[in-house]
Amino acid sequence: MTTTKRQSVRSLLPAGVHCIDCPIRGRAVCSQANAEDLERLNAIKTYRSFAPGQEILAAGEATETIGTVVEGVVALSKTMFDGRRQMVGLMFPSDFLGRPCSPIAPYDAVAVTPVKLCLFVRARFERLLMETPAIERRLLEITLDELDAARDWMLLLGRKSAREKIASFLVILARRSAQAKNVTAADGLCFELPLTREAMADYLGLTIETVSRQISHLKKAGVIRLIDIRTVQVPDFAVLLDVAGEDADGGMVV
Amino acid sequence: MTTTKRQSVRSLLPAGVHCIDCPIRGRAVCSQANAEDLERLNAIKTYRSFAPGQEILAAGEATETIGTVVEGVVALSKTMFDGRRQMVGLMFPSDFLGRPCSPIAPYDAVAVTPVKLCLFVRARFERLLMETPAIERRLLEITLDELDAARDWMLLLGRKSAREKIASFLVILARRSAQAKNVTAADGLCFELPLTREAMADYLGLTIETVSRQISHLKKAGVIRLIDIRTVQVPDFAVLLDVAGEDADGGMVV
DNA sequence: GGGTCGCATTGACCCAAATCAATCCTGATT
DNA sequence: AATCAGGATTGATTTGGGTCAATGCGACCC
Repeated sequence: MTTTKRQSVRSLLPAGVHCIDCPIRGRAVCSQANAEDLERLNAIKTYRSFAPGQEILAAGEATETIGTVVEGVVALSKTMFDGRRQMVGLMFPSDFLGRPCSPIAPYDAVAVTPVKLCLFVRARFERLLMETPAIERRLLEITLDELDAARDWMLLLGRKSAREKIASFLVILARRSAQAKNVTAADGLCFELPLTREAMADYLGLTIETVSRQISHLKKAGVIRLIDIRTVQVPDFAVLLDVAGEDADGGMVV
Repeated sequence: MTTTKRQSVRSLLPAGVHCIDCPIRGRAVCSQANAEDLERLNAIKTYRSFAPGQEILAAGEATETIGTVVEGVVALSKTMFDGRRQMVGLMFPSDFLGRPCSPIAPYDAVAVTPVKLCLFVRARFERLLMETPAIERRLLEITLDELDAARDWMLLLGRKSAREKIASFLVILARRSAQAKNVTAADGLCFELPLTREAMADYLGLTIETVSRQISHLKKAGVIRLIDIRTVQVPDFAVLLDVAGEDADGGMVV
């Protein structure tokens, strides 16, 4: 807790992969950059890896780097003085990590799986932003998408029951997993839970016990099957959507 | 509910006020625009007013205009198929309303007080964005601030008790009111509740009854005084902060 | 003045999820 | 094989806030 230098450079990968070959180009902040811009980005980027549980940034502390999640999952969370914790963001590959336009982020970021980041020195990145409208535009789009996701999440936190929360979370993971595999979310889909029960509780505004009970319930009800404790199979996606309180059939009808 | 043309032009004010004299310049999306940019903005803006309760935009429907709140308060909310509703944004003067980069917003927007908007035709505004980095940059900043606010809100929705939620909401209003009056939030501060009990319940993820009970409790406990049903006075701001579960004294200590 | 409509408050009761408290895995260590 | 540790599950009990229901209080209109 009193490390003088947080974020010790655990594994500073050589810039082995050129941006052009980056697996997450296409969705990341660099997706609209032209060849020339990409070359400049490539020149100033560094990779860094984090082990599960490792702190990536701390609320209220200035950080000199910001960047993109290349591999793994990062949890953003806020903690109250008495220890109550709420996750406020869950970042997957291609998401942008760190607070642009301000050196201090108002949340902690922790690696929940092995994580690889593509980092830029803040000042240098912001200078580049000014000169590269295509990148700034993309960053705006990413931020707007994140805001939309946050608003969906607010509906979940404020108005959904524990069961609906769990089911909604599984829907999100299923969709993301399907997207990653380049298929549409269909029946029989099988995917990993990247979070522990505790992290799921933090995400959903519940306790560990309630998370566990609701998962057990969904299992008994046949909505999901647990291959192992971290792997879920969904026999019928429409049923899961229904339990999640999403309007499975026709939307926005009166 | 089946109006062919939503957003009927109730009162299309002539562009009487030039952008240069706009009361909310300084914080709005146009705050960093230079004289030339401002002239272009001024040429394409229109004002429109909405009565309390009037719908400004509907989830899932394409809208042709986006813009800035000049006067009044706008509530963004999402509704589930069975009527459960959660507010996901509360916009005050200088906030930017509408989903840039996409014609369809995933939430409803309703005027909660008399509202005046400064509107732009979407396509024209986006073209202008491309050509005016200063405005695009400011829009990014505004969006990032909104995202931060949404994350604070998520902590409130997921982890705070009803009493803390009410107190937190009052803190937000008190701060905003103080800011509007150009003073710092101090003891004895008096401000208006812009929302009905029902809207407060939607904001906080509670029921009307709980909102009412908790306000009564805060009143009995002497934390607040009700001048009238819509006007609150805070005798001791530190006490309110404490009840809100905010770390009143020194922050981020171990 | 009396009626009514739309909020707001207050009370009685109930239930979903939190809390408290044992186990139970499963994998790592010796 | 035995021990241990960190999650995960399950059960018993409590409780904060939801639900249902009655009442209050202006503001507005006949």
